[in-house]
Amino acid sequence: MASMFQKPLKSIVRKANRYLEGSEIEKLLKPNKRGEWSDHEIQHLIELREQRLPLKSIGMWLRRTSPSVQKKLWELRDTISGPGTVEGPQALPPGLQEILFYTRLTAVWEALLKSDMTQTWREALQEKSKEEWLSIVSAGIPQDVKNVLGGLRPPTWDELESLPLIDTNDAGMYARLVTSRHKFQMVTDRHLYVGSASKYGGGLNHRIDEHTRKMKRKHESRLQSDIRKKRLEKNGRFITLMVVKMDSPDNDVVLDVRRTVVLAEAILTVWLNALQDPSEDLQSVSPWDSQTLQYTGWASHNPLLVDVVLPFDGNREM
DNA sequence: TGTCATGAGGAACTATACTT
DNA sequence: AAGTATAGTTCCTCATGACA
Repeated sequence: MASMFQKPLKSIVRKANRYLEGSEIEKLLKPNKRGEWSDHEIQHLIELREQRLPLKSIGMWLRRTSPSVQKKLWELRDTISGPGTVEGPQALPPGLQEILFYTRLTAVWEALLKSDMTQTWREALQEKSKEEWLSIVSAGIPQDVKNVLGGLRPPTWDELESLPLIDTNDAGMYARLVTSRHKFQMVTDRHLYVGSASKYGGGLNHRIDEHTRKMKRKHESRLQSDIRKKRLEKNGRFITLMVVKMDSPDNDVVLDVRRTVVLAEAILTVWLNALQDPSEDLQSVSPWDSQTLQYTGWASHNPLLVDVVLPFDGNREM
């Protein structure tokens, strides 16, 4: 709700401040409140914080100063920082985690087949059997990622952070763990961004370089500009979710790898709850209750709604 | 002239130590 | 516990100058 006022309010105040040469427009508005915070105020405060408004803006809404907003939030940190680790063992009897992994992989695949996708994708997926597709996808996923995906409860943020980034020029999938600049994080502050890379010769390394290099606004990646606009911490760590060998620049090979990687991207995006506005069916195959996730999923788009492009027709995103 | 890199200065934002 | 002052960062904007 408040987010739609965020920009106008902020920029209007800034402009007005400039126009009035620092006479502080806020003083022309209602004076700040003082005294104890009511329950209603606190609830409103939490809502605003969930939208990741700057403390200053929150202060303007609540008519409090930003340090006092900050302080109140700090006191509330235990109540509002996301779900803690869910009780229960994550380590399962040997074999069970694998069974869970394959069961879920199959379930997500089935759900994807029933969901919207482009005609080209539908045809491409028919070129191989379900078993072939799934074993190729599965082969590319490192064991520690499989363990996470096959877990009884969703991975904790720490578990995600401990997954390694593999240094490779092969194709594959990555995730970036992005947080807000706050000292304590709410679920809405922690983002798991899922993406894929399949450029021949550069693969994952190239993609990660694109995301981390210092860039002019005009050239920055979509992820970089989103991070900037959302005022998130820009040095979020990358982890590797999948690696697929890309050993030939041959068009057929590249296309095949690219399809594999993008299919895997679709699967893991759904699995990790990173698809925005998923259909009911896709939502339901995500193995964990979204209330128990310690992060907010994030992906640029539903991969199967965009056709895979060949190396020579404008593949800047790959 | 347009574009690109650089960096100074200051605004914006959060954290922390202090006061009432 | 509420509020204030200020320190520590990061980010944005704009001026400057090199280069094609």
